Amino acid sequence: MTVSKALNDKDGVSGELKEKIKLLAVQMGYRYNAAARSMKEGLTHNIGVIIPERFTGPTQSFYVRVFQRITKHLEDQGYYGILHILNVQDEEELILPKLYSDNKVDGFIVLGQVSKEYIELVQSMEVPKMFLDFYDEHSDIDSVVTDNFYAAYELTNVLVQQGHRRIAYVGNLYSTSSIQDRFLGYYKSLLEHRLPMNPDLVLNDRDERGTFIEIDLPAQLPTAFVCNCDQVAHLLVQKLTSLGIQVPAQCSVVGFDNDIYATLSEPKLTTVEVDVEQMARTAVHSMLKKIDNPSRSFGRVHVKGNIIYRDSVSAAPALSDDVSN
Amino acid sequence: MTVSKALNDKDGVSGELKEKIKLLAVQMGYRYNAAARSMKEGLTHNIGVIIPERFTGPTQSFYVRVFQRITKHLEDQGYYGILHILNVQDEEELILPKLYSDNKVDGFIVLGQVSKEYIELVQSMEVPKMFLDFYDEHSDIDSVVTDNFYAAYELTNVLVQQGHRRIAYVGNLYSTSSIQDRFLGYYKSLLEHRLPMNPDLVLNDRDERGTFIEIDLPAQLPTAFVCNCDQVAHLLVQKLTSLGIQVPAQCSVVGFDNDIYATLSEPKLTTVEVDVEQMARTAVHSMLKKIDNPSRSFGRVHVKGNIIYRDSVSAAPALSDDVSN
DNA sequence: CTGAAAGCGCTTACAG
DNA sequence: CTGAAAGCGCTTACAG
Repeated sequence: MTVSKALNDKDGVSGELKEKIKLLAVQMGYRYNAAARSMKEGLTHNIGVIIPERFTGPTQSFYVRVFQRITKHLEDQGYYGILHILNVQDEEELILPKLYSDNKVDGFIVLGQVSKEYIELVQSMEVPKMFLDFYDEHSDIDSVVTDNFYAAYELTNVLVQQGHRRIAYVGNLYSTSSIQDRFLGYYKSLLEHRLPMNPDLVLNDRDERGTFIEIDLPAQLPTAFVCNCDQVAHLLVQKLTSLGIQVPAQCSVVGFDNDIYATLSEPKLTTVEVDVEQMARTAVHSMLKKIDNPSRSFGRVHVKGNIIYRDSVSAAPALSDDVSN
Repeated sequence: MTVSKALNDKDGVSGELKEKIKLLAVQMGYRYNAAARSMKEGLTHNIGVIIPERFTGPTQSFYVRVFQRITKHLEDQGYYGILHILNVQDEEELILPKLYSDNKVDGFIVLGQVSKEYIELVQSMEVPKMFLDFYDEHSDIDSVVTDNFYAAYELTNVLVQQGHRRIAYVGNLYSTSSIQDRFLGYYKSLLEHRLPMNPDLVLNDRDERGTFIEIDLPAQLPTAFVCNCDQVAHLLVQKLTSLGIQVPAQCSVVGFDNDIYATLSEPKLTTVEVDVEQMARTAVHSMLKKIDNPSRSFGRVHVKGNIIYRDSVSAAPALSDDVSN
């Protein structure tokens, strides 16, 4: 009783005792049980927000699509997903979602790469957690990722088979694990075809904070570009077009993600579609198994992507290639 | 005890009794109390899904942005938002979110226009509800909407002041209340400036299901277009450009929403920015007041928009205008 | 097959 | 200022 009053800052407890109780609560790692209050009050302190699918639908962001699939699988299992959009400030200041301290959830799925420090913070929470669409050196985290490495490898192979020899990669290698792995897949394809790896053909596309920067084209233009995502591919195509370079006649471009930019681009982009359904299902089922048995671990699970063939790739311009080398 | 077993389809109750109990439960409008089970089990049956802001960030859909503001205000009040993306099928078959029957929420905010039938279904739920960004003839619903009418009126005034006389409106008037009201604002501006309202200049942009269709340009081109949203304005600009018509030199175009398409378009669009922050705050505070006192009602609350001036408007081409009429 | 009772972790009216 | 007790609506082990 006194403890309850103290923690809720209500009257009837001396300030001194209050402080003592609060301090001890923190020391003991006490977390409020929202369910008990809910039952007592008859209030859940949740509000449902209904958005019709067509308004988030085809043009929506990749992660919102993944979220939608996640909630579908959760619901099938009698669970609900509570979306928490982590803002930049909370990530930097290492602030955990209130969802956790209020004991509103049984676990967390982190969708999209966060800083190493934030990963560690997430790991410190005493609930199961899954990381989706990225991983990092923390070997003990459970993650579900697209097989970026192989997909990029296969995509680059397509370009090589079309006769391309001077192939650039566009992406900041130090930004996310996805960008890095896609680069390595690209590199594997070069190695396998005995093509030289030219550092001048690895082009940066964003600064450390993830903001896109102007892409510096090399003096001697490649005949093909492997871009780390569709959005950057789209920007690149715009840039090439504005310079009077025809895509794909003079230059082939491939993207990654098969998001809105893939079809918005002119020409439409050949790209890799991530298997959202499979990723969501795997993440949810692993999560529920961990709730049943917290000691279970899954490590890094890879989900295959599919190449989507569209109009941004053609055979390498034979002459220019021979001449330019 | 027996009731509990019956409802959960567990052994130890005769099939006959089970049916009797289940039937009665439905008749009495029984809804499961998830909080009580949560307390007993020590499980909330919620999973937190964390998405870093930068991945849904600047390019994200309008409604996701609104959702983010809503959750922010909810959290400030000790509440949480649970996002339910209503799929087309559930909307047609009039299926309510499981969130409701499972008693997981204290109220609903419906964000984006749903069918009349679905509105009535939502109204039948015995919890407070708020409608956001749309309304309809149901006079008893509480809604928060942008002042579409005045914003479109002001935007059209801008075009008239730039000398435009032949101004088209692009949008399906029967699709949403927003599109309809924006049209009426456009019409008011015409009336006020004694400009004729030409039905040939009201162009359809989507079918009844909201899918965009090819826009039929009138034989004699207007000098300006008021589009019901940025996405359609973007499509229109692309179409005009592909026809060799320069925007804004030969044709001015304005949009609505100030979403990703407004800046993606070339030239960037003059448009109306909706006051997301104000809409979210109003919706949340009204909702919480209704939870305290279910008989409270707010009716239709309007939130002002702001015109954003960019590069898609210029003075009407003086000669062509005179000549063409 | 059916039911009485305890307990989950809070809050709140009440007594000391 | 402090604390014993009841009750919110379930589930589950136990008894009949």
